[in-house]
Amino acid sequence: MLKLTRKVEYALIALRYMQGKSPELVSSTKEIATKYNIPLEILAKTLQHLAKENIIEPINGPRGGYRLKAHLDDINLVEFFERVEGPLGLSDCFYDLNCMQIDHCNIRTPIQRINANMINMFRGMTVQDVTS
Amino acid sequence: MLKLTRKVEYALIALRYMQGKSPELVSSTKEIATKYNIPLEILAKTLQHLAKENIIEPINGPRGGYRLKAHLDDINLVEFFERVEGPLGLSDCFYDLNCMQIDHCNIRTPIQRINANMINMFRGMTVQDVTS
DNA sequence: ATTATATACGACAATAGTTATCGGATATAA
DNA sequence: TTATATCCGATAACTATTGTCGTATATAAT
Repeated sequence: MLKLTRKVEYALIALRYMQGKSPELVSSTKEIATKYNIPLEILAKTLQHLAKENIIEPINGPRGGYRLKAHLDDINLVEFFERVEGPLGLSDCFYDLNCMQIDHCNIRTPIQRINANMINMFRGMTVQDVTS
Repeated sequence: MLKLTRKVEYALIALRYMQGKSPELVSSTKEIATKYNIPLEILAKTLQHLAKENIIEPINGPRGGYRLKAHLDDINLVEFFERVEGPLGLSDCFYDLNCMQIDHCNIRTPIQRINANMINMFRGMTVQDVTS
């Protein structure tokens, strides 16, 4: 409960790694996967996803890899989590209205309050805060 | 990612329901399960768990059920989540030291900071805040 | 005492979400 | 032309969550 996914963790690890290099240098999937013991294919997909989100820039071919593209201090953690994993919420009932309980549920509003607190907290931190 | 479990939701629903009654009245599992469309057996286990945690008091036999036992405003949400679901943390690496990355991980400390923020936020709310 | 109704609880099954693997395609530097 | 990299869909394995079943125990009411 209340865990981050590996995908998010891998993404943060990779971004932090890239952040530690000169901005023009590229980092390949293999390089990062080896260094951090991450399954290559999984990391590959994660980085492809980050590339599609314009957070990193892909460079094809031999000696290729990725470079940072976005400014990590412009991306707050809510935005980041949602760009990597989709909608964020303590419960699905905020965006999926098919819940069996929806008509009788007595905790929807209070959970929404907690949820708002959590979202606010994550919105107050940027990816940069994690990668530096 | 970052979801509450049904067990926690069911527990909160049940506690809120009991809170809405006079303290001496009992609420049976069936009564709550029916009212909120919760699978009977699951709710039963959840309530047994809450009883073991001394949060509610069981009353056996016909016309039995449960009554509130603890003061819900004495239980903050971190404590509650941990009593219902076990240790809380954005990542397992804080209490499970078997992580493959542990020696090289470059985001352990930053994640721990975020984690601390989250814990603090939940510690600032009580079960009562959800059930009233 | 017997019966009906409630909690107690271990073992197990089903489901869903996460994590990982496989196969083959495209791009490009050397 | 070759080697090395990204790209990407399909699918398999794993894990945690969610739900079911069977049986035991407690007790109020008859």
